[in-house]
Amino acid sequence: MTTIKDIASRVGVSITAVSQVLNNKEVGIKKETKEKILETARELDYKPNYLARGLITKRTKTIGLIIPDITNPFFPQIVRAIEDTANKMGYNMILCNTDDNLDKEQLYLDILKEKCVDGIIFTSSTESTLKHEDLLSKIKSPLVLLDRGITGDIRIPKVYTHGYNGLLLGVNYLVEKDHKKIGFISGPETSVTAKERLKGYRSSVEENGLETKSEWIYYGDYKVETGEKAVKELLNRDPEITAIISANDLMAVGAMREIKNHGLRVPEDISVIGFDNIQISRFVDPALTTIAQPSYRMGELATELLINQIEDKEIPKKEHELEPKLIVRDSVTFRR
Amino acid sequence: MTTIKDIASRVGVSITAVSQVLNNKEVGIKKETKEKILETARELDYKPNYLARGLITKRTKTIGLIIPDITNPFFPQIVRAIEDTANKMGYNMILCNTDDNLDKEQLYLDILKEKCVDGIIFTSSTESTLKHEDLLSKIKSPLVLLDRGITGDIRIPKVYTHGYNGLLLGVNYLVEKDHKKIGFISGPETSVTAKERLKGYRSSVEENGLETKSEWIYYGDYKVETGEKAVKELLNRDPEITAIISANDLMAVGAMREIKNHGLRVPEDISVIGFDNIQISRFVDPALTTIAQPSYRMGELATELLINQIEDKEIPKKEHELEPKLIVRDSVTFRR
DNA sequence: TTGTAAGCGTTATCAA
DNA sequence: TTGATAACGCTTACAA
Repeated sequence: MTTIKDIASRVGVSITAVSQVLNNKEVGIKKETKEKILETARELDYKPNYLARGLITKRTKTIGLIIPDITNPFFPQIVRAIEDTANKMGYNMILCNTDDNLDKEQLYLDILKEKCVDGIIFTSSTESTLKHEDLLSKIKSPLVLLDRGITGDIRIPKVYTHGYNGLLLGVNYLVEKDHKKIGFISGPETSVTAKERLKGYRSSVEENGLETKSEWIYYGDYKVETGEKAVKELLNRDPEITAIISANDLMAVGAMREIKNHGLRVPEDISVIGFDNIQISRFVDPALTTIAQPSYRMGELATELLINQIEDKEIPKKEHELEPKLIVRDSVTFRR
Repeated sequence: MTTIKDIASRVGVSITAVSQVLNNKEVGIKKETKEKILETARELDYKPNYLARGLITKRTKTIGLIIPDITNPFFPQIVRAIEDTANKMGYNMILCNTDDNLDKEQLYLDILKEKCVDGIIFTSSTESTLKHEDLLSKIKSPLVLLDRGITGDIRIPKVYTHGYNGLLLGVNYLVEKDHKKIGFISGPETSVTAKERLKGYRSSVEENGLETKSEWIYYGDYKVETGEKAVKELLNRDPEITAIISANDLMAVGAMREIKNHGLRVPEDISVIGFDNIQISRFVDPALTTIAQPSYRMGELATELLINQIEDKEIPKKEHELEPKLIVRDSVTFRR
């Protein structure tokens, strides 16, 4: 590796001159020397050493991203958006998977600090909001919370999709199609986002003047298999349900499978709506009607907020609630 | 941030002593002082600064991962495996998406070097093997090539799935089911892996004493839409085809859709086999029979090879060709 | 217009 | 047993 020292001695100037020129910060350097420096740098294929630079500037141009699991099809879009945006703004991204495990979150938070990342985008585990506040309050570096809302501390910028409105969209659409008994496969009772969606479901059902029985609600964990279990259970509790909304697509996919297993058809016998609009939802049969989160935009926005924060630019507001959108495909039809 | 200096002055020893103790390299330090140092470090919540450490040790405990696109469902599994394994071995991972764009590959290679990563796992673009050799020969840091084979330079360790054998598995299975006219949706003609799979298709069809017409082969680009186009084209060229193998699952999914659009049934009219075993393949209808790549193992192995290389451990061999496996689901049946 | 020197937080060498 | 001190590659205040 060539260093500025090499260039300096080669050109016959001080390292200061070289440093200044290479950073476009020359106060007064002759054009001639400047060009000689630039040329020699190219010749020697000079690459600045970010470690050395970071040690003094306190900037590494690297951000950390903590998510539960890149294997969860909800995340690739977001991660891609974050990496794209970071790259565009001159940053790189260290990826960390926590499996929603608090210890791993703690571990990564520590490591990222040791590695001197300039900021962190954090998608917290679904549980124990309280412990998180504790955990995050210790972080000094810029931070943006993504997707999984953490209630409480308003000082940290947050980006998420308006789950309440999302369910409104879904329920209203089903009501238009004359459905009256609508089941709901919820996320975990402990999750903030899940609660939000559940609230949206309940309110919009009631606003439409329909019944809302607690036996129509099943608490799941966002996994495909759980969607299957949910349908078994819901249909057992009340065989007259004609539509089911799921708090995420994965469970909706499971639900559709189980409905078919029951010898029923989607959507003719039971209509299904998902949430997220992951890639898979386009390819199941029938294609899944779903409430889309603007994933790419979420990642992009989170990154912009983080980097603006890092670079001391103003942040207009802390809470960024993006609007979901209903994607109509083929898994919903009029009540039989 | 507390530094070893802080600890040293607090305890009343030299920074040397602190550094040694914290790194478990004490040659001769009294147990007493050692414990005092450790305790103070904990008290002050000391975290080592990797920039400073790296500057002198030439190690950052960070690796780079360059892939085309995390949004391609083939990659999340691999990326997860790499991150898991790296983390287990004390490393973190910087993720880079290149979109198979040579300029971006070059850019990231440079950046990763500047950031002083200890090594790089690289999944190259499908094209221009030649330019790559040029590109990679300049890299001095440890390197492992993943998935997309780069022919030529044998000095760089490679990890990939035996595509030839994969197609053998698929074709033989179709032959067992009495299929005689088997279409093939290939990857791009320029891609090394695609060529390998195509060769496997051709050889095994011939070995089974069947015909292999070039009109049964369609060259695609691994995308869903291309699978649709491929079926249109193939069925147009020869309506008697009773089975189709696709060089990846995404195109197989597209193929299945288009077959249905044609008013034909999968598998009763046309059987379909994919390649990769991405998550989606389980959820399409019928569930896709496919040739699985051991994705997790590939990521794990690549990471082990890289880190062993970094840490100067012996690498037994350079080429690591993993065996594919046929996953039988519901998209293949006996010829009608 | 240019150079000297201090300092960032570590590790490593050698002397005490 | 322990501690000065140099060094890593860079930026930056200040001096010339």
